[in-house]
Amino acid sequence: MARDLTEAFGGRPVRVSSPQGRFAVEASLLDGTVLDQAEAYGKHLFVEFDPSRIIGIHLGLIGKFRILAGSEPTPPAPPRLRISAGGVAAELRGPQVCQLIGDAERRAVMARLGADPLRADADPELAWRRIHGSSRSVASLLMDQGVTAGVGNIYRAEVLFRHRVLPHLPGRELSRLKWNRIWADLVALMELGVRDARVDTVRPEHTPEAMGREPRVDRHGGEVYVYRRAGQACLVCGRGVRTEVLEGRNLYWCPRCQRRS
DNA sequence: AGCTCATGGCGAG
DNA sequence: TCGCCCTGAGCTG
Repeated sequence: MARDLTEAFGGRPVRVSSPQGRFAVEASLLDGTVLDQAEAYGKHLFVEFDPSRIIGIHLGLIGKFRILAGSEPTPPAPPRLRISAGGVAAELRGPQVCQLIGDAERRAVMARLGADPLRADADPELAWRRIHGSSRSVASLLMDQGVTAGVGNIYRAEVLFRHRVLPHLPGRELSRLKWNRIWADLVALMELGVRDARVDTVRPEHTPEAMGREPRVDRHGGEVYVYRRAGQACLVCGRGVRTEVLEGRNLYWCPRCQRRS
């Protein structure tokens, strides 16, 4: 989204408004000014205006930020934030956070975030130290934005499946080798996700074409091994995919493919 | 039409 | 741990 916003509006004066109303005062302050660029860190989005005024955005669970070209139909609900220029409009609905901040506040947010697999400046060593010294489960640690920033419920379940790691394994029992492989995989998977704008985690040898099965595209639009497949047969071994609520979020894993290792 | 749940995270208790 | 924020999609009826 940051890349798309920068491409659509970067370096240009933009119209900024809040049809829904809750960002109206801030929007009027930015209206007509130049949008420099947008940047993402973990799940946070920073839309930067000249001079150093920033819209800090977090979509949360239900927020959506869409870029509509020309006369594409717009959803019925009025957007919290609307940015437009030259016939292109970006509309934000249902965000957990949308606020006008300065550079100091942005730095404070970034300072408490862990390693973001999508960023060149990511520090996987920092994440390793947190994981290696923790009795918490790797499933919990991967969802902790202070450990790995940007990893969410789908990538958590899928990367643990791909590396045959039981989600309940304490962080301190994860080997360095496993972590190195998991981190490299997160980088590859999430870059693929950005490229295709969907979450796909199934290896070539397990794709529907290779296995002679029907595609099982999840509602989020991608092909996955275990996420939201509770009770269905594991794509690799056929056992029923298990699920449980962990810290308020649904966790999925295969009890045969994933072991304490 | 109404209900439930969801790629998340905060504050209260 | 729970309730809540807030929108939309998928279900039921």
